[in-house]
Amino acid sequence: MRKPGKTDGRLRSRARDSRHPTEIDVAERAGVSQSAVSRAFTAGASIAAETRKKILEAAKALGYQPNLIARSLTTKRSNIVGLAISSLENPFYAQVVKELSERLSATGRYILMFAASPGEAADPRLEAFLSYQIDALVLTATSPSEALVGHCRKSGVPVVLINRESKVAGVSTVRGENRRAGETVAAFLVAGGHKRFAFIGGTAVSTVSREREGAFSDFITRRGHDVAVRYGDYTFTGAAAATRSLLSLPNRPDAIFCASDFMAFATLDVARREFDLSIPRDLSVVGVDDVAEASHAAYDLTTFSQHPAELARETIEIIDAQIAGKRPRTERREVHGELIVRSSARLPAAGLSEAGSRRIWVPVYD
Amino acid sequence: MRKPGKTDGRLRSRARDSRHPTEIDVAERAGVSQSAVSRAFTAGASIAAETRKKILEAAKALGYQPNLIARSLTTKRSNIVGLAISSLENPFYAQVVKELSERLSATGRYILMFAASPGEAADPRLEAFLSYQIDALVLTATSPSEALVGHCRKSGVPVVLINRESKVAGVSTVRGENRRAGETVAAFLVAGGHKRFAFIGGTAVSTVSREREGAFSDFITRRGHDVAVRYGDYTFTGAAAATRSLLSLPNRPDAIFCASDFMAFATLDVARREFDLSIPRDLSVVGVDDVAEASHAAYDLTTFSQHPAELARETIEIIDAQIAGKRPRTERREVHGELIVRSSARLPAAGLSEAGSRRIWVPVYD
DNA sequence: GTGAAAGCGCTAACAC
DNA sequence: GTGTTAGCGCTTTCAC
Repeated sequence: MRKPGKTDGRLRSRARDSRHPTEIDVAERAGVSQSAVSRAFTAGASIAAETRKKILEAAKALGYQPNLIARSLTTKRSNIVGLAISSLENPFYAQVVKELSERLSATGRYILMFAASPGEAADPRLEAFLSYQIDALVLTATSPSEALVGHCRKSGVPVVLINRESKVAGVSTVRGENRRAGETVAAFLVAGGHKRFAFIGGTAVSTVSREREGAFSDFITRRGHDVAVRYGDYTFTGAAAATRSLLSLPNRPDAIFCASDFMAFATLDVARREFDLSIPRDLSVVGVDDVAEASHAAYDLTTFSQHPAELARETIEIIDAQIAGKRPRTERREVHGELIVRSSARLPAAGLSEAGSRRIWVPVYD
Repeated sequence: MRKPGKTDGRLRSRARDSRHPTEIDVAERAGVSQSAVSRAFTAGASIAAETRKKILEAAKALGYQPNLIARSLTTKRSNIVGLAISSLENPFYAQVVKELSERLSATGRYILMFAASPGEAADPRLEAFLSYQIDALVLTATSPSEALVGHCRKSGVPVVLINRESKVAGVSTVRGENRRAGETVAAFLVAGGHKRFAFIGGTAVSTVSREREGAFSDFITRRGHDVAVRYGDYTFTGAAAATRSLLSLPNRPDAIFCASDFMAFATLDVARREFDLSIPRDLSVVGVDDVAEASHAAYDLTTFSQHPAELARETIEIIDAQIAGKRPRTERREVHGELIVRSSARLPAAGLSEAGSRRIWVPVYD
């Protein structure tokens, strides 16, 4: 009863012309069993080189490609990483997405993308999004709800936040050196002889922004100055409005630290166009990120760098380690940055150094 | 033999604590069959309101979410749209992705993203990418190989190219008004009294770029002028190099038309920083796209607009119509644009009009 | 309106 | 090393 004839149970000949061929079609053509075909496409499966060759030939002739949906159903791994992102219009995050995507596709994985609304509340649609058996969830410039995280924990899906903080347990975070950024910029501006400081943050609730603000303000106030604070909501128009507000103050700031380059561009724009200020003579502006645009002549922004490639690398490392089961669910990583000195802020007398083609500044504490 | 006891065939009680609950768990808890649960989650299925309610309650209590991978396997529709994109660092394309994502998620669909390499050849990894049963494939700023398209045709997956052309049959395209853009900009610059024209295209093989160039050159040469042509590869550094080359010519151009805003920014940067030119006195620069940055004070670029929201809308419309089977596989659409006048190019004497807060220019042919 | 049963295309024991 | 078998979680006839 194991004779070759009795194969029509599963190996029925199907309308070959339509749709994608399946393992069964390949098996038929190669004269092997369906599971042999499966093995031929599984790295490290035990199969004779001969058989494998025969199968691959048949597969090629038929134009067979494994159906990854079906594979995911059984393996419970989709090779898909979910990504929720809120500010793709910010070139920094566009870059992060690009880096993530390129690194993931190097290991045969893809990004399932969700453009989250800018608000803090995680979109309920994200829940449905999880139903795709994603191997991990990365949130960039958005925060997850507790329910969402609970969901992920329960099903063992690692969650990584890029540039966000969350009080919810069970999520990992990858961020720039926020406190060091705030402190370094503060020291830089103080050393540059500024007197009236301002900070434009993302939102009042964003931890990343608060950290930068906290370190910045601490340093400044410890030296006897005040810091005027506004929020730009991480958007261009928001930052423009914040800048207008600051530059209309009776005691106009002579230095503004923006929580992102994207917002700093708005500040430069408004300062020049609407207030006719000369940069950096009348006003110094410093950002965070060092996006490509920051080095363009039009802005030439002094900024504390944060490398998207590093953020992406660390993120994927965390994910992979967690999938392999060798890491706790809650990791916090910081990627290194430095103050890139350009022409949007007055220079201090000391502390400048050349690093390759770039000038960086490190605090000289005395 | 249809009595309630005999349910352990499929309705075995499983380790509830782990993993995601399935329809079977819900069915057990609600005291119905597994298929009833399926119906409860299928819009328009025949099920009693009472039963449905009971099931939804049980589902909620268990935290059940339908497994979309399993659903895709049977329905052969994944609600996933594949997107291959090559230049995410260009804010125009970042915007396109954002628009696509938002519009798709409004109908419960998501984007599976592939960051293609900038080269013309479609990445072989894209083939594997297709195995996710995607409902449609959108290519932005990349071209597909014939094999890829063949694959898609065969399995009935609609293919839409945004801002690319392809000689391969079976793909649809959505683009801006390339010829009108070239012609309008040419007319604008001629009317502005320029004498020495240049064009910076994407690549020599990009049809979109060629169309813009063709229309631009035709108009200019018909008026007895020459057009110096360079290619910037759609990148910032490429365009910067092209600009350097042009501005070093013995007979330096007084007007440069760039095939994208992104490249025009590079041109402005190089002209100002490296050649110390005053814009638009010494040089007029015009782009295409009208990205957000074009309106920033730092650039204030005159440009022919191309609306990402429209491109996304048309793309999805084509996809949906093709999935519904009411459209041919090859459609070509153009989305309307206009010349947005700002300060990066000298103004002609006539033809300007105010449209809301923006100034646009339309050719006055005499 | 509801349940039973078959099957989507694949992987993973399990025999041989 | 290879084939057989039993699912993965869902949709979809088909009876009743």
